Amino acid sequence: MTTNILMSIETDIKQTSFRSPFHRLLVNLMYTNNWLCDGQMRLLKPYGITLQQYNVLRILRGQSPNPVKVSDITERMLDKMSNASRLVDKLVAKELVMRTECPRDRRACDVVITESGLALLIRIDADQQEWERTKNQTLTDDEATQLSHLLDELRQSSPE
Amino acid sequence: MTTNILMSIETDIKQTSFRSPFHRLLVNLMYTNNWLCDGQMRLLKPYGITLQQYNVLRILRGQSPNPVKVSDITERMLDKMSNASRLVDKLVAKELVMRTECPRDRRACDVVITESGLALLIRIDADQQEWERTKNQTLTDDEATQLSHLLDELRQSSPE
DNA sequence: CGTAAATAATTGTTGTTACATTAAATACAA
DNA sequence: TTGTATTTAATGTAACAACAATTATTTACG
Repeated sequence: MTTNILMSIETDIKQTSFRSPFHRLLVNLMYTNNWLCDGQMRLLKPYGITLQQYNVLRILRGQSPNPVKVSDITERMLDKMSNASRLVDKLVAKELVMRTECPRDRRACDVVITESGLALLIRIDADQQEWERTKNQTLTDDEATQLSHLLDELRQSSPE
Repeated sequence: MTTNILMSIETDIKQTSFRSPFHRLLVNLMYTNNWLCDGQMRLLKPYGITLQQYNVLRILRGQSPNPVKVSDITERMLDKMSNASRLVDKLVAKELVMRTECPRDRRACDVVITESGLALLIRIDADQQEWERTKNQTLTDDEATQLSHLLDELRQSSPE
């Protein structure tokens, strides 16, 4: 056993025992996720957009200059919810995206990122890369891949 | 390479490429966390409490019958925020916890879980264990420990 | 002692999310 | 074609969260 000065999850949330390795993992996962989201939010705050809005912008950039339907956005969002419509509202208000009625299906909406939206993303990219770089100092690429694969496996248990 | 029918994160969110293994990990972590929280929320819904309220109750049970201060609750919550006070309000309204003025420091509050709160947790425990059991079918204890350790390492990069 | 600083909790405000409902357009079967 | 079901997005509502400001109490210390 090596000397270990790791701040483990036990220290962080002042809990000394978990029911099982799996239970410890669950708590650790939520805690780490919150830690990551906090960092992301702080990064985005100066740019006046939220994490969710940022995710929508990145989905749109991924397809740009093609339009994306609101339903497609919902499908690709990390947390599925019925608010893609209102998120798009906010982004339209900031003129970061454009929403037009889809000509082929008038129920649907075509959403496209604007030049201004793309420009904002480019400004954020530098900060984002720097942030990722600092967070990425402890894990090797192999470890990151391995961790990601374990998460994939975890989600196998019940598809829903 | 073994045959692989894993639903990987790429399939789930319909994204085919990531900037780096680390970026893929970040997205996977958020996605997996949301997947877990969704499951937990669905489990708790029939009992009329939210995930956050449940976490508060478990913190209180952990110290029961000793009281816990609101500030201690905030400290131990997975997502730190200033709403512990209002969460306690909700739990008091449901008579799952009691709040009394701390005699040693009249600024502070002693919060204790009630019999009714403990009884509710016991009812939930069975469901919770069953839920964990189903989620825990794919990872061995070793893998869970390993995953948890990798998460600890990830958080090492910058303490904040 | 008396005043300033620090601490604990609550409250106000604003924005966000979850969930259900509604409205409009489309698909499709009889 | 017509009626019914389905799909797509928007909206109403209530609960929740983030953040700042406020109140009450305790502590520090000249």
